[in-house]
Amino acid sequence: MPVNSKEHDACKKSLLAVKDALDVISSKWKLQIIFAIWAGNKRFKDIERQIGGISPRMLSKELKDLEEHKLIVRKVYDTQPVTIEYTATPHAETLKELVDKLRTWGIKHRKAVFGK
Amino acid sequence: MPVNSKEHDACKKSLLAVKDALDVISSKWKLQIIFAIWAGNKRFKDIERQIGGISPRMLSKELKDLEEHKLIVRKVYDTQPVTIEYTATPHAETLKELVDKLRTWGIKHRKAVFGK
DNA sequence: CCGTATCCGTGAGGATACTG
DNA sequence: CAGTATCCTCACGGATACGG
Repeated sequence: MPVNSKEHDACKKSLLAVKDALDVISSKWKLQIIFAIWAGNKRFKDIERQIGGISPRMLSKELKDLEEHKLIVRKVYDTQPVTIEYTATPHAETLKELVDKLRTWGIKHRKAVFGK
Repeated sequence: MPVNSKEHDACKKSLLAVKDALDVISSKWKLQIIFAIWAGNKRFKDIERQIGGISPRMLSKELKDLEEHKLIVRKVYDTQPVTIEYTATPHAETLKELVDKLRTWGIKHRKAVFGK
């Protein structure tokens, strides 16, 4: 395939989709939060405790972000006092395979860089 | 599966490998540099021109980093003046599949967030 | 051509205190 | 419990000038 501007454009576009994926995956906390929820933690405090080291400010911010990206759902229960539960969406499930690919490559890469 | 500390540890380890992969993939320029080299650009100036917008400082830094990570090789030719060529390693090839997965997920994700 | 040296701005994330 | 509100730090990367 020739190295023309058409290919160059396609490459730029392709990187844009990659960037979309990375926006979710490459932040410090997002994956950890989703993992914590997958592990059965639904409440704010539970997630905070499970992860350990995250500040409420960050947790709050990232939860909002994940909800906007349709990866989790925030449900408010009208108890006394009010109860809030976060759950992962089906769409978040699709992350599992992707993360697994990243993990596998990460291991392979480490072997390639340092001897096996 | 129970939410015990063993599972928690495994999760942390798994995220470490993911982080290794992200170190390569999620920087602003690394992928673009590798793509530029794959496209046939071997010289510093060629890569710089191909990408457009990268400063020599950044290009230099990232090239060193990529070499340390065994993704590219720097060859010095004893011409007058000296010529330098960067080439991608076979190990870098393994990135192609991974990047493709990221791209595919990115597209799917965008459809999930905004309507299809 | 192939970089290095300096200086600088920004934004992600941390620390801590506080509210309904 | 479920967050907000402030203030702060620091690394990432940008801009520009220079050197072999």
